[in-house]
Amino acid sequence: MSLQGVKLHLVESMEDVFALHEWLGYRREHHALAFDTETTGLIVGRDRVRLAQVGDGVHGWAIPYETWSGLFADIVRRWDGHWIAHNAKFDVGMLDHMGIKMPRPFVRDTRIMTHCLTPHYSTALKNVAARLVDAQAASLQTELKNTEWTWATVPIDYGPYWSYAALDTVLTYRVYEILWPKVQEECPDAFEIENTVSWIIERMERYGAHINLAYAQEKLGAFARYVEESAAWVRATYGISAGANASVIRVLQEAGYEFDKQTASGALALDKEVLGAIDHPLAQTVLQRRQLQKLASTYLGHFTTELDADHLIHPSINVLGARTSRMSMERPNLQNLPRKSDRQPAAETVRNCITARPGNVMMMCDFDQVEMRMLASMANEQSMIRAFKGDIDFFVALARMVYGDESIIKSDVRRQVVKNAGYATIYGAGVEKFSKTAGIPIEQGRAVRARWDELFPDVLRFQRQVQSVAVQRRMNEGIPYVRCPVTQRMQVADAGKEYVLVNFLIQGAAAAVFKKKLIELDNAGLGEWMVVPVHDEIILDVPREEASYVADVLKQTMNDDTMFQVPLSASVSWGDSWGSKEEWK
DNA sequence: GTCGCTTGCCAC
DNA sequence: AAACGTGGCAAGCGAC
Repeated sequence: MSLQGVKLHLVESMEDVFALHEWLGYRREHHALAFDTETTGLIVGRDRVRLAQVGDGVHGWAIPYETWSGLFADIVRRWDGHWIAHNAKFDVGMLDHMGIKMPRPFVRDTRIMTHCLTPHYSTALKNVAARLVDAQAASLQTELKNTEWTWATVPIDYGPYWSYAALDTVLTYRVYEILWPKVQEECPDAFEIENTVSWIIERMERYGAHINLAYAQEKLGAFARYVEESAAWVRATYGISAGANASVIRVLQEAGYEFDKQTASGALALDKEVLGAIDHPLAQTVLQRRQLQKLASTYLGHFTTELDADHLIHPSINVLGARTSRMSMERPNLQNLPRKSDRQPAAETVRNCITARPGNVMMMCDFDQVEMRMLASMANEQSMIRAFKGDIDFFVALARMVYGDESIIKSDVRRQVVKNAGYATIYGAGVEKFSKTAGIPIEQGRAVRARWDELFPDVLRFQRQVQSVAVQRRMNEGIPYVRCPVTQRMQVADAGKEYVLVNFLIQGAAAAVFKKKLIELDNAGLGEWMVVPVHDEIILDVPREEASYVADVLKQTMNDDTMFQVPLSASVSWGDSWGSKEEWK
């Protein structure tokens, strides 16, 4: 298939409008129409639509939005088939902001299709089209190179601009024709989940997270002051910059400290582990300064500068951010806000900044050990499944088995060791890494691991099975992959690293379960109050009078003993801010 | 000035 | 035989 014969149009006159309508009339007997937008930038809610395009496998039409917005709205109103777009959430969000409601249940995303079918390939439209439609697609312009123009200023009638924009709908449509049958055959559930979740996520992005601005500003000021003053002190005292690791190391070496830990590229490392072990005012100041700088720059800075008139921030969420099908988030990433810890008490201020809107309460619901449950279920490991069904804490139960000591309780250090062993299994860590994480001598680590394998033989069998299936497929089909038991979606490893597939399967299954639950929660009416998804946790900002209904739905939905051989369990907490820890009973 | 690399660090 | 996974983001620094 090539791109010869493609016809691209820019709507400039009434004749063009008639021609477009004529084409649409002919299209009506088909079931789908591709669409796309060109915008002034990439931020939904800030940037605006400049061009709206529609097309099929042959024709692509670019409609200047300002001049002909009524035309595009009219097409949307009258088209009763499906809509196809690549990364549809972006265009639907942009159009929503311009006052055009795309019929979301009828919108299908080709980017989701490629991610479901071939998660190991680039999902960028140009690359997908080059692979599936025409190799030349890859070399088509994607940037405004060698011009003074930006996406906001390039003239609408500049040929390369509008024609490539129109072409994108042609490419999208052809990709759709190729991928849709494959999706139906291979992994219809995976597509349905991702596509449905994309609209739930779009709504979260629009709803936004509410910031206590005064509090955030006050804390940011205090942290920034410390960062500044400590840097001044370091410069005055040692004549170096507090942020320049090489200089800090040099001063500490002159003071008699020795360094041996190395970075990936072989330089001397100066990370928090190294600094924490050095009892010297410079080391302690650099460490403290780094921590507060992190809080100020990475978190509080965004909170105080990127909020709208209602004190809301609107992060961008990528529904298929990770190769495992986990979501990711940016501007800012609210999935990695620091948790309160003994080591860093100041960290709790960050979650305290995310507060309920006036009259609302924050509600947080997270799965308990969902990845361990996926492991137990996929491996069909009865000892673990029994432990999950029992009344005592899962890791206490395991620790009692591993150490053969029924007196072990939750605070016993051996529980943490066994917990580390569990996550080492999930991540594919070796004995060395596991021992280091658990903080035990390597011989002890080896013994725990051996005992673990003895107690949970089906886990070991599962690990070996996954790996050998993937290696087999690499030899036979060229791709080392296994399929998610929940969605049938592929998980693909880099060749020679097939062991990671155990992790991908577990992480991917947990992500799929979480997404299915998001759909259930949305169906129960909670979608309008969801703020942030955090892998196995959902954060909501709920009107006070709805709180008890929401808590009921959360508990009903997230506690589930029908999906797997192990029950899924979840707990609900609530309060004024995300940092609140009070359990909802 | 911008860009890309390195280093470090936050979460699940 | 052995192999800790997935992300986003900021600061420093050299290269252009």
